[in-house]
Amino acid sequence: MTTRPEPARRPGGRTARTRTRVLDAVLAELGEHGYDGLTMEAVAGRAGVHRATVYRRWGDVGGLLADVLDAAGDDAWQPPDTGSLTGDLTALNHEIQDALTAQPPIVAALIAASFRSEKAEHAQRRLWEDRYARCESIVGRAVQRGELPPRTDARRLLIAATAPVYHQLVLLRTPPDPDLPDQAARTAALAASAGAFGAAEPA
Amino acid sequence: MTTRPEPARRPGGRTARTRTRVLDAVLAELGEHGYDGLTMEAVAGRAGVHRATVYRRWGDVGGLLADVLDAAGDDAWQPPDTGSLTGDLTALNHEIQDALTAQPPIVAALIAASFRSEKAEHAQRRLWEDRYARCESIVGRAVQRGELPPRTDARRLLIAATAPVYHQLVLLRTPPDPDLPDQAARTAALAASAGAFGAAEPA
DNA sequence: TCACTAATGCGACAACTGATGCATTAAGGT
DNA sequence: ACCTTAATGCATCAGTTGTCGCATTAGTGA
Repeated sequence: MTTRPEPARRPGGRTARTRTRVLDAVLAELGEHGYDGLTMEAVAGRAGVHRATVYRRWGDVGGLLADVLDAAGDDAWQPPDTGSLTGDLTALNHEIQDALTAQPPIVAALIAASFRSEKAEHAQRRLWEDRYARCESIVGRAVQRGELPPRTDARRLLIAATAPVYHQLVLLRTPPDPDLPDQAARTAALAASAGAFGAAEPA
Repeated sequence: MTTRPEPARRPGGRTARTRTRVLDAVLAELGEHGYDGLTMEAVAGRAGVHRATVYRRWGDVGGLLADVLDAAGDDAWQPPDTGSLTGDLTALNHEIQDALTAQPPIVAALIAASFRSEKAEHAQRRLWEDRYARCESIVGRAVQRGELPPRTDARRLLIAATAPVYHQLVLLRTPPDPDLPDQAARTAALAASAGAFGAAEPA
């Protein structure tokens, strides 16, 4: 059989331009009106594109958000490398706090919006997984420096260090506490060096 | 002046009955269809009440959720009291994990839905504040038992202990880890007994 | 340069959402 | 028991949302 079941895409030129303009519009709308002000109508209007085009390519608001989130994962971000575990975790927490309190609050709006649709939820989950996987290098370096026991569970340590910052800013929605990033990082590093995140012994 | 600026409410009988039926309908809809299946239409239909009634009394979906959240705060819940700090925190974390993974997932749906409207967000924030305030008794008891230094910052300790559970289940949305509640509780208790949550010294 | 057609623009449509005026019911006081 | 009127039911209407067929534009390979 002649393999041509699909009608041959055209990803270049206008299509790519439309995508860029629409995704930019999504970010702008998110920053201005938040997740609930994000309507297909407004996005299409700001992007200078017809409503039907947005519906056809992205389906619904969740599709737009998923595309934005996937695009956000395609960067070269690397976790901080300060030379010490506490330093790395502290710097990481400050990055998180800065991102969550930035104006306009795009990151916070994206997280909040990821609850609105299945697609956005999956994209957000992929992004979390990617970010935490990259951060595991922080723990690896600390182990090599002898700051941590060799079998430390990297993921749990990272979560213990970062969760309080997310918790306060995203769920509790209390005003940002300038001491919290350092405090949470130090607490986690202290517990980790005491072996609190030791993984199971191998056979 | 004769004090009667407002037209004298009628909170009894039918009004109270309507409220109960509507709020029950909200919970049922949340459990079945989640936050995005929560439409005024469906709630009114399930409650056996006219659409216009729901619109007039609650305004929108956010108003419904806010009322549900406020009603949820009017209970006699008390934090666990097991006789030890680690025991209390562990029990608390298990309660949290159970609530977040219960079927139908009402608590998780409420948290997610609180991102959809200003009113629901404020109600959710009041609920968080109330719950964490009640939990401070855990820390108070631990201090009296001599498990913790007297000037321990109760709120930060509680957040350090509980945040990982919320983070994994609500934000990261990874499957529930049966060890996490214990692990996070032990870690926080360890750091606390080492003085990691010491408040500033008084003058 | 030209033909082919994917991608978009355009307008019209049904379905849904939230608001409003009026009739009806029932709560609360006498 | 009776009156007043708050609360609700009911029907209707404007605005919005998502879909679809057709016309137009422009990417792609020849």
